[in-house]
Amino acid sequence: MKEFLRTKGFKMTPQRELIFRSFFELGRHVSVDELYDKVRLQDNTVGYSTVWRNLKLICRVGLAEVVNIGDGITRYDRVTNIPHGHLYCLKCKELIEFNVEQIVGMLAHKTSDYNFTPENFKIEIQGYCENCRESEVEVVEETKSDA
Amino acid sequence: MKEFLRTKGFKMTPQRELIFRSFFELGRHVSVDELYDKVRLQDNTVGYSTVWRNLKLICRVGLAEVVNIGDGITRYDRVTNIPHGHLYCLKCKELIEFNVEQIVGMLAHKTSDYNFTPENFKIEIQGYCENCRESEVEVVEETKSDA
DNA sequence: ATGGATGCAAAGCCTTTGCAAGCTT
DNA sequence: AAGCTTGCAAAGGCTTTGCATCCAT
Repeated sequence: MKEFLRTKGFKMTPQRELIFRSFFELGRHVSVDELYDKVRLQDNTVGYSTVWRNLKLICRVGLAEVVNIGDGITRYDRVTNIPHGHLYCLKCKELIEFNVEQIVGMLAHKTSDYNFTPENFKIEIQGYCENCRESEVEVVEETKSDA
Repeated sequence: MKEFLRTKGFKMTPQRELIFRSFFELGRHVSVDELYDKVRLQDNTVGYSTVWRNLKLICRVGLAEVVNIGDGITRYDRVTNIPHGHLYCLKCKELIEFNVEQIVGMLAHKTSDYNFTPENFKIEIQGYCENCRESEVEVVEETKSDA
């Protein structure tokens, strides 16, 4: 990893190593705060912006990418060989991954109709997971307080 | 429209009418600022938060939905019968729509494997449009200033 | 008259940045 | 030594909210 970073012009530091390691240990859909908390457990001197900057670095070198489901929290997802989309439960806010290998293939083909060169695909389906399905009706009638 | 809103418990006001009309005139991928600017051209007394709140209302009653491409600008897209995805050019930031009717059908089918009940689909492909394709190489080597 | 709607200003929140000091190479 | 990194604090930028007032029903 150190070597990998150096070839890209970045240095390795103890903080960076801790942050990188923590990120990959956490796995998927990691938010800055989650990562920050985990990192601080092992070294409570690490600054928030350091975590934040390294998260961006991880993206920059292609090891993660942003997942933005629009709930105000930016998550970072490890890049894998198998493309996956996200099923986002509107009730319990759970994020489930699902394979989109075939779909991506078709999408890639489809973009050629538009003379578009795809770099990456983001597929997100909002709905209700198995457990929340029955109660989905309740959600429709939310508070009407502020428009 | 006035009737439609009333059935949902909302009132119609001059500002609201102007905002709604402006939104639908603007068409697709409208940001709060864009809408605000357009509205102010016709009535420079309308407040920013009024525009903002009404944009949320338009979403709430199901006439629009959020498009979040992660560039920090929340856009609102009119809901149509034909599902569409977005091709986002990483260079010129252009947002191109494309039909995803078939894709959505397949995705809907696929979610059943996960016992997931889909409500809406968001498909976004980042890449380079026809015009920016040649120069995409330049983009890779950005400034290395801050991680 | 009642309760939603509006405007303004002020908070909130998460994301970025400026800078001086510290480390890695 | 040179330049990337770090921490802290402060600034940004967009989103929300409090509140008194106004208006639609």
